[in-house]
Amino acid sequence: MTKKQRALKAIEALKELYPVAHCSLDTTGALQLLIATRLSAQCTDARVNQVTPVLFRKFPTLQSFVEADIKDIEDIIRSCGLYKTKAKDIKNMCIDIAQKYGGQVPDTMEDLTSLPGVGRKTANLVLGEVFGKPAVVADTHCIRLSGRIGLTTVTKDAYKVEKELRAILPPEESNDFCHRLVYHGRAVCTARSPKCDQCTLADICISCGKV
DNA sequence: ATCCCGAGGG
DNA sequence: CCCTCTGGAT
Repeated sequence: MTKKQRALKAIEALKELYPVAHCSLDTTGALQLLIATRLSAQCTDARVNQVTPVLFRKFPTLQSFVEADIKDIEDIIRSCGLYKTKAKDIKNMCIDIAQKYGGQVPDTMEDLTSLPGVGRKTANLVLGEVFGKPAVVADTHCIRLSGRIGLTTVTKDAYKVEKELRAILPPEESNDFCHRLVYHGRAVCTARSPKCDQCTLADICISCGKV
């Protein structure tokens, strides 16, 4: 079975298992998703969803973030971890959005990744979720599961995984598929001891029972 | 101990 | 490639 064939089978199987595919960060609009995604690094979505309502109540507009005291942002987001860099990134990305992009979150990979604290993972998520563009979100789950299932050969470099996946995934499927990999990575194909005995991908996965 | 939907710098 | 930033969950 080729990687592309394996991918198509995985797409269909996960579609059946997880009919609804969407980002579990609780946000409204591009700016909130951008900020919530930056907060989600090394942190659970549940924790981010606990923090963002407080954050967005205190800073309801782009301009309020531009004028924010970093310390106030830090105090609110501390429990998400990596709070110093995240707070600085949030303020600085808002400054750039205000000054370079007329107050609108940009809608291209190049412009998004030019923002402080916005890497390819965050940019892809926003491009897919907010702007409806084909995106491959190569996060920790996507990288781990793609490698295990046998869709990719590289395992460490996120950008290489993204490119390998883009080569075999139908563009119109990639966005939802990546979300479903996250669901599956949390529920079944966990980092430490994957539940291969109850995995819907058992018949196509090259690592079934071997991890 | 090891991992969580990362990004930037060396 | 590697490391660091960091709190919380398991």
